[in-house]
This record gives sequence, structure tokens and C-alpha cells, in this order.
Amino acid sequence: MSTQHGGGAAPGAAGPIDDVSKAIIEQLQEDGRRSYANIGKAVGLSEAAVRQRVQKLTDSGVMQIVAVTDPLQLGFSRQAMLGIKADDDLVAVADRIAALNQVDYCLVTAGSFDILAEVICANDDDLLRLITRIRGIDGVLSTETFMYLSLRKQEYNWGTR
Amino acid sequence: MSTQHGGGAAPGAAGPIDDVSKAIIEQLQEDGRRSYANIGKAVGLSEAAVRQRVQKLTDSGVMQIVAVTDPLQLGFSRQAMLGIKADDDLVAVADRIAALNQVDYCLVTAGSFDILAEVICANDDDLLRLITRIRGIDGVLSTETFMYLSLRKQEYNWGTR
DNA sequence: AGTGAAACGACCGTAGA
DNA sequence: TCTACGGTCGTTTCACT
Repeated sequence: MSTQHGGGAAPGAAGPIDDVSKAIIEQLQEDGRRSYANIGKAVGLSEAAVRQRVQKLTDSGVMQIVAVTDPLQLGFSRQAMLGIKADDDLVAVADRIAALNQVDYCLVTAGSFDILAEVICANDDDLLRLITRIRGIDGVLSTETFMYLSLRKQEYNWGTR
Repeated sequence: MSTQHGGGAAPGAAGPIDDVSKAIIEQLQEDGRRSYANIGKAVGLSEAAVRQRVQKLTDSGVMQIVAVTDPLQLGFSRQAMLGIKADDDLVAVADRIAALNQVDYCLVTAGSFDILAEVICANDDDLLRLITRIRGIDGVLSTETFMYLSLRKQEYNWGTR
């Protein structure tokens, strides 16, 4: 679970990230398995120094190195963003929605929706069941569904541009 | 760029992913730098076989191993989803929006918005400038802003649950 | 926080079932 | 598509700056 936007104080609180660490992150955004020695050559640091910095960055939650997948190729062909209106404690409602397996992204927002949730399903039946279930969650007043038709951009490289 | 939802045919078209490959993906979702030998022990395969499968999975775009970062800890404190109405060629408009640096996620949807775009900015000034710019893009009719208040869930582990 | 060196382990190409 | 093996390179630990 992330710590962004109210999820709690940063665990490591590593302070501002310097340019060398940003350069390291940039390398790992291109290829999460690039060797420390290689990164060291690119950023002008020894292999051991790179490794220490990567350790710190991951420990403090600034960065994590993970596999990200293409839902379509894994058989999940229905993706949608749900705009949700809720009452009372929005965080509590959002957490109940976030607890669902098919929800991969969930947050409290300011605007005409209180909560946004991205969901991913194998087919229309699953999606319909999921929406029905979310509408039955305590505190959920209404949902509006935005079916994904064409994903045009999805980037993971933050803070290094 | 992803190939999901109309972005083009799957490059590798690797066919259905079997359970062993899913197990490998699962390992790499936990830790993108886990050694192939280690993964091999977990899934019952030799190091070389794991390596070949990972190669195929990444080449075909089923999976990529990357560093993902926490925008907040990198000094980007304003995040929002924009719901956009547009005319004519939605894909063309979405691509113009997607071309902007601060846009990290952009897609064409079915629903009361035509396009959704997630944006990330250092501060309110940057965000305001960005929204103004998007509203000036050819084909954009209107935008609605959903400011992120509290991120409750963000998961990258797809297809292995 | 960084470097350098030596032992260890991972990675990669190739050959073969 | 997998296993087996040897050469190469990356990683890890530790002593030092």
C-alpha cells in the first residue's frame, strides 16, 4: 500500500532526493534489472554506492522495482474507472471498495465524485457483478462507469523528467 | 507505450500464459530483482528456463520490470484525474493530451466523459497552467478536475490473483 | 557516504536431450 | 522448450578513507 496523499507519513522520510539518486531512479525506470555496476558507470558512482542508494530508496518507499503487466494479454479484457458518490466517512468507504480484488486503484477525490476506483475484470459478466457489489457497499450512494476503450498512455517514470 | 485497448495488436501475441509463467510473474511482482535461480527454485524450473521465459514475457510486452516511484516523496504534491469531453476523433485528441509531460495516464472512455487523464504536478500553479493548456487543445470541449485527496490502493500485480 | 579488493553467486551463450 | 555446463560479469562483504 502506498503512502501518498494522506496514507500516512513517509516511512523513511529520506528528505529531498538529490540529482544522483534521481539519475539512478531514471536508469531503473528504463530497466528495473539493470546492473548496479552499469548504473554506476552512467551516474559516476561505484557499484557499492549505487547499491546503498537503491537500498535506501526502496526501504524508504520512494521507489519500488516490480513487474507490471498488461491486463489484456493476461485475459482481463474489461477495464473501467468508476466515479462514486458516497456519504459520511469517505476514507472508510474507499477502503471498503479498495478491499475488493478487482479494484487495483482507489482514491478519495474532491469534485463531483467522492471516490474514483479503477477496476479490471475478465469479461462483462464479472464487471457487472463487481459494480453491483460496489453499489451495495455501505455508504455508497451511486456509481458511474467509464469503460476503457483505448489506452493511449501509461507511464511509470516520475520525478526524473 | 502500452498496447491495451486499441493501441494495436499484441506484438508478441504469446498466446495464453500458462501457470508456470504466471508463477514467475508473481515472483517478479513481489521483487523485480529476484534472481532467476531463486525464481527457478520457487516455480520448479532451471535458471535458464526462467530466464528464457522472462525474456519472452518482456519481449512480447506481457510484462515489464521497472522502478515505480512515489510522486509525493519526489516533490510532486498535486495529482488529479481530469474528465474531458471532446469532439470528433477522440483518439487524436487523447493523443494530444497524452503528449504532455505532466500527463502520466490517458485513455478514451465510454461514458459521460470521453477521455480520462491523470496528471501530476509540483504545485497548484503548475496544475492550473496544465489544465488551462489542456482546455486550449484542439477538440477539447470541457474539463472537470478531480483532485486527489487520499490514495487508498495502488496495485501492480495483475493476472496472478 | 564513498572506494577497492576478493569470494561468492548470478547471468549468459552454447550444446544437447 | 527444457537441462547442463563453463566463462564472464555482477553482487556481496569487509576493511579502509
